[in-house]
Amino acid sequence: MSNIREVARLAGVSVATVSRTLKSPERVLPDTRDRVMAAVEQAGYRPNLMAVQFRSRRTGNLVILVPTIANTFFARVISGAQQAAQAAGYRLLLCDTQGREALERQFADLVYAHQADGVIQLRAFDPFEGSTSGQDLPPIVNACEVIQQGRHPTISLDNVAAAKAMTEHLIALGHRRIGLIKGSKGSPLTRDRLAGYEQAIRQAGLALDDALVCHGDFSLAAGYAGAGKMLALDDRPSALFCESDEMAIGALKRIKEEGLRVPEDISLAGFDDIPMAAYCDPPLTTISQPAEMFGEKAVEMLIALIEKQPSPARHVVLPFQLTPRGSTARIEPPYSDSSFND
Amino acid sequence: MSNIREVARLAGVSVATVSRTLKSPERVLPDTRDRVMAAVEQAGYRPNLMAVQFRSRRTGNLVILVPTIANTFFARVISGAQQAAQAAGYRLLLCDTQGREALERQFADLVYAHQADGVIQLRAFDPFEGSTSGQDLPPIVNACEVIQQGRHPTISLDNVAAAKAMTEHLIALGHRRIGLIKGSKGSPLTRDRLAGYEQAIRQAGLALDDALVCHGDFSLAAGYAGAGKMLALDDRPSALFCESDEMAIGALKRIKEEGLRVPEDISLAGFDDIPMAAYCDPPLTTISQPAEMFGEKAVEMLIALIEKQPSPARHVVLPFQLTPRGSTARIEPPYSDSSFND
DNA sequence: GTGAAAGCGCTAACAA
DNA sequence: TTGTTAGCGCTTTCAC
Repeated sequence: MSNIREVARLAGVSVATVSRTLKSPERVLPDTRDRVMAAVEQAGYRPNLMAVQFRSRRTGNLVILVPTIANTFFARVISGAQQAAQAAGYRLLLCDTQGREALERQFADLVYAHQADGVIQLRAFDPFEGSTSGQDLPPIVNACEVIQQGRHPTISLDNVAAAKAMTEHLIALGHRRIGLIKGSKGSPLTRDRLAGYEQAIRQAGLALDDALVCHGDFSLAAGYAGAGKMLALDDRPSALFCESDEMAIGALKRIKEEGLRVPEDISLAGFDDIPMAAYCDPPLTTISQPAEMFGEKAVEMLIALIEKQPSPARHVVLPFQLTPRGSTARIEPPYSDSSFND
Repeated sequence: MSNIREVARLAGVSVATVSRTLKSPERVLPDTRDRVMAAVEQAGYRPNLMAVQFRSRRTGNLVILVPTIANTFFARVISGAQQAAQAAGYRLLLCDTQGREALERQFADLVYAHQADGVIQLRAFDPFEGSTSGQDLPPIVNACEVIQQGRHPTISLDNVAAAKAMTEHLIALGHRRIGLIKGSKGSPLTRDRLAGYEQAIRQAGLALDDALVCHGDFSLAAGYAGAGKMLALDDRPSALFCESDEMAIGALKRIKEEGLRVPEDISLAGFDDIPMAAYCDPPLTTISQPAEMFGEKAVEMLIALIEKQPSPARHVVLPFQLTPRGSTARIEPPYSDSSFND
């Protein structure tokens, strides 16, 4: 592997001139430039990035912490992030953390080790918690599942509003008993979506019923299990809202196994709009999120932080969209209820 | 940010002693060691990995090139790779290439730029093609979709055997006209699975029919479109084998839309066994692949290459498994055929 | 416009 | 066992 000295020798110039030719060609005579470029070619020279980065104290690496990559939603986020990083000349250091804080801390620490310039965290956990005083916080942005009142810039969705919109959609279809399968315990996503659900129920003058809310963890299996519980109720819900599409698809399986039809016997709604949602039978009514944009925005904001550009906004909220498909339908109210009109 | 010199000063030793204490503590007096560790603590010292790597000419980074991360199968592969890399003290530099060769080359070149120690390529394309003489080939392994007669170590599946097994399964159920929706054009996966399909058909004494084979690209949409073509045939197949689960799920949607039932009217089979496959209606008969193991093995082999360990094998073939579920069923042969016996 | 030289933070001979 | 010293390959003043 040839180095800059070798090139300088071949071109009959100093190493400084080679460096300049490569970085700011306009500061070098065309004649010299040509000689240097020829020497670069001849030597098959590739700058040693290790040395460049070491010297210039900038790595071009961004750490991205993802709870699990084996989830279509996060995969799309990462895809968007990769795209944006690529375009801006940065690289992505991926860590599938499985939500393990030790791992998240370890990878985030790569910034301290000068191995990365910044961190994107897709989970509501601050990997720098306690490890530093507020002053010299490394560049980090928190996207998707964001820390409430955290100290980092965030990119999020208005999960309360989205869950409320979906619940209102179900209410507008005549549903009065609406079940909710929640996401992972402790997740702000779970809490916000529950809040939106409750707001809609209350504002419609309906009663909240604890039996209609059960825990999950966003997975297929959790949806399957949760639906099982719901259907076993004496007074089972006529609609089921799952806090993720994966859970909705799991629930769909269970509902069918119990011999019920969607949406005739029970309406079903998800959250995320993963590609598979449109291919279910029936297609899933859901909340569409701009997954790729989470990644893009996160990278943009992080780079702005790193390069100390004037950041446009510390907290970005991306838009969602209610996407009605075949899994939700109007029902005849089982009893007359004058408080309801649509 | 404090450096090694600062620590040395605090501990009243030389920088060499600090370095030794951190790297091989046994070569330092316990007394000195304690003083150094105290100084490290006091200074909040973190070794500058940039400098360490620069000096020791080893980055600890592995580039992983994935065609698309938004595919459950690859997501699982990456998850396994990450796990293994993590355990071995390496980091993963992720590149979602979308199959763009320029990008693949660019990222693979990070090895030349001393930014990564090796490359994992999950597609049948040699990013170092033409860029180097066979002698000083950088460490690289090729997994999942492997280059035929390539010069790199590989981890693959016997796709011919797997597709053959699935086709034989369908034949054993009494199917004589079996459609095939192929994967991406030009992919060895596509070619091998086609070969396995053809072998099974021929060995069963059935006729190959071009009309029963159509192109796809592993995506949901391609399965949907492909099934449309198959069902439009005058003499439509009684079974449909898709070269990926995603295509099978797309096909399933189309089949239902055409008013047909799976498996009563048409049997359907996929390939990969993505989590969703078990949650379809009906659950999908498919070929299970040890996705995570592809990633693990690839990392293991790559590290062996990098560290010049005696590599156990250059070409590893991982096992597949035929996983019958509800989407395939026996049919009564539409006509008597003495050549068939099961 | 170009070159000489210092030095980024660390490791690894070699000396003591 | 510990310290001294010479770089790793590059960028960047500062002279010329």
